[in-house]
Amino acid sequence: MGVDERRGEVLRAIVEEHIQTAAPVSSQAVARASGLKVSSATVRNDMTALERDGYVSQPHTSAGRVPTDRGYRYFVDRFADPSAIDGLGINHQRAVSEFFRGTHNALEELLHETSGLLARITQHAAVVVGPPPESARVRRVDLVPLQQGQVLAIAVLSNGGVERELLAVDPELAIENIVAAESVLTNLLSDSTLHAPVTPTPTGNAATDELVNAAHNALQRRAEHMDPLYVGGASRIAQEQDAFAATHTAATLLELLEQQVVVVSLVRNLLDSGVTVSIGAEHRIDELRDCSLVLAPYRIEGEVVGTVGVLGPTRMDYQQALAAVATVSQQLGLLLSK
Amino acid sequence: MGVDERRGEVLRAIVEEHIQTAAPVSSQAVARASGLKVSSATVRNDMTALERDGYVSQPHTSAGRVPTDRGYRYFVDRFADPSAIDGLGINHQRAVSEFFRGTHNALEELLHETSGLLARITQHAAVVVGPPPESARVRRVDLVPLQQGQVLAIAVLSNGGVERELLAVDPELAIENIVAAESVLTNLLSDSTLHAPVTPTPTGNAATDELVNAAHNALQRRAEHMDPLYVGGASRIAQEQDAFAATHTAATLLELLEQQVVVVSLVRNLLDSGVTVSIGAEHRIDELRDCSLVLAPYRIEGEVVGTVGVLGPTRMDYQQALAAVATVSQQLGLLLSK
DNA sequence: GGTTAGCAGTCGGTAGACTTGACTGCTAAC
DNA sequence: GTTAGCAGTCAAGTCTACCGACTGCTAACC
Repeated sequence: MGVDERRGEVLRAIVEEHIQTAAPVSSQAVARASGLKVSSATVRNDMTALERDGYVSQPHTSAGRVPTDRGYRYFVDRFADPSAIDGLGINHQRAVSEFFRGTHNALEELLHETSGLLARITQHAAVVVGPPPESARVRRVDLVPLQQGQVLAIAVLSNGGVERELLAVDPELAIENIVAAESVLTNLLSDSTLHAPVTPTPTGNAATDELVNAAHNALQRRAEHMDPLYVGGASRIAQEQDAFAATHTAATLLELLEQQVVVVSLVRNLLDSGVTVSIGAEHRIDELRDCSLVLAPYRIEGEVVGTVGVLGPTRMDYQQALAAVATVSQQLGLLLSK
Repeated sequence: MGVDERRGEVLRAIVEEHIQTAAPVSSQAVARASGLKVSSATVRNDMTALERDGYVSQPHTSAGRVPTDRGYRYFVDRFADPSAIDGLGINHQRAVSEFFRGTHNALEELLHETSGLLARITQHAAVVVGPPPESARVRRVDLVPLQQGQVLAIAVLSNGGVERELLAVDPELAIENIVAAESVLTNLLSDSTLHAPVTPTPTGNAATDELVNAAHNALQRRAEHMDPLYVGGASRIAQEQDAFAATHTAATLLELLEQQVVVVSLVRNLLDSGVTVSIGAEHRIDELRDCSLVLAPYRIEGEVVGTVGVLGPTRMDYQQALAAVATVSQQLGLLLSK
């Protein structure tokens, strides 16, 4: 075994040990646990080299080593195999299958429960980004009068999602106008997306046309909103006290998740076609400096429509997170495709 | 001023001081701040009496006094006036008005945003319990075919809420049957609640009848679910580190909020017709021992349909929370009534 | 009786000195 | 290139002493 190869093994041992113990890893611990047949002194030499190259660092002079973001990165790229499902225990695999076999919910609820599932098996916070409304085709538009002067516009989408918007209308508006507008909109939008650049053809009735336009605009505006984000197991963040030393950090993180916007755009930017890992400062968001994100897209009939992910401390079990994210995304895609 | 009256003032001073400083309150501090013209020695005598009667306690021998749950209770009952809106600063009052003037969303989103508003102005976590689905009347039932063998059943309710359930159907089912079932259901349920004990009259067509029953059952089952809970500002809980000393507590709290069920039933039980305050161990839930809950029901056309509330540490600004909860619940009721 | 000043006693918190133990880095030998 | 051994460093724990912030009590006072 060459020197470089051994150093890789040393790094691997450091990362694995640190993930387990959360403490700086000493040369002795590596010599003992790594399976390498070398003395701690040799490990020490390798460690100084690894530190010089930025893979590990020392919290203070006479302490063991802690992996840096770069160290984790190397570990993930080199040793973690996303296709290896066996990072998940058999119990968790079964839990995932059962979950997807037993669920019968409309889109939004399904995605929310999926985030809960992912959080449960990884013990970290989990996020699910839903399909953007514009990725689905309109199946029907409803205009339901609720009370005098109020109409609820509903667009039912082919993926089971629903977009709604409340409209204020002339209290004197006749029911016939509403019915007429409804059928105009359904005809107009059916089998196209909410975003489609169509313009309704006037019916000749001013009241109807006005309602058609108002509802169309409202629904379009709604679909332009940020992609929907579902968060599961946010409470885990508060449990990871040791990782997010300052309680402050945990609070900031939770707030970020509540606001959604940052997380959604982060996920959007990171996502490429496969499983993605983003470690610590790699994503450029200061509040997430101590976090890693493990993401996988899910597909409906071959097309990427959303993402599932795990958000944990950089010191997380990547092997398991990768496996969890991979299986869940795959099964979710399968379920949604049919 | 009699002795009893002065003791009340001493207690009041202790509570107010403690709410501000989070530290045990000394006799000197009370003598200085209370406006009473007595020496610290007299205050000390009163304090021992208050301690004997269970209103305050000492963390350790040579420390100041901290209010007990009972002390807070006395303070709230005696000194906090829920009708006094002026616990809210003018800025917050304006924020509330503007929020309710500017919002145009469907029910669920409105309630969610309301919880965010309440959290913002009180700086604590906020909860909103929505109207139970059975309190609204059905306006329409849709059965929308999504893909082969899949139909989405939608009930649109008079309050702007929507209940959905996904149905698996015979892939060969004709569109005519779906349309027929839709109109049967709409006729059956219109202007009654989802819970109404009605049974559909058979149409004579077996496929249609089967779909009608399936959809009806699914929607009814859904409406039996727990009342919907919306949580805002959960991240504040993590910020209140000093209050919830053990980080552990914060995590447990967050989990409770995620699970919803405990909180919903708690709110249900506590609610009577007016503004309610529940302090520390008064509600019998161990995890909430260090929390207080300030609740107010909101009404639609005179009838109580839901609740808004603030969840904070027992050491919270009750004056402000009461005012916030009162104004928000009132305005929310007004908006929903028309 | 209620109120006050004064004093002794209690206890938490902080600062400093010291010890221990877990590391590393270096060097010299293998 | 590897190893053993040794000196050096530093965090964390323990012990001490001390200060400051309280209270409780008592005796005097109004």
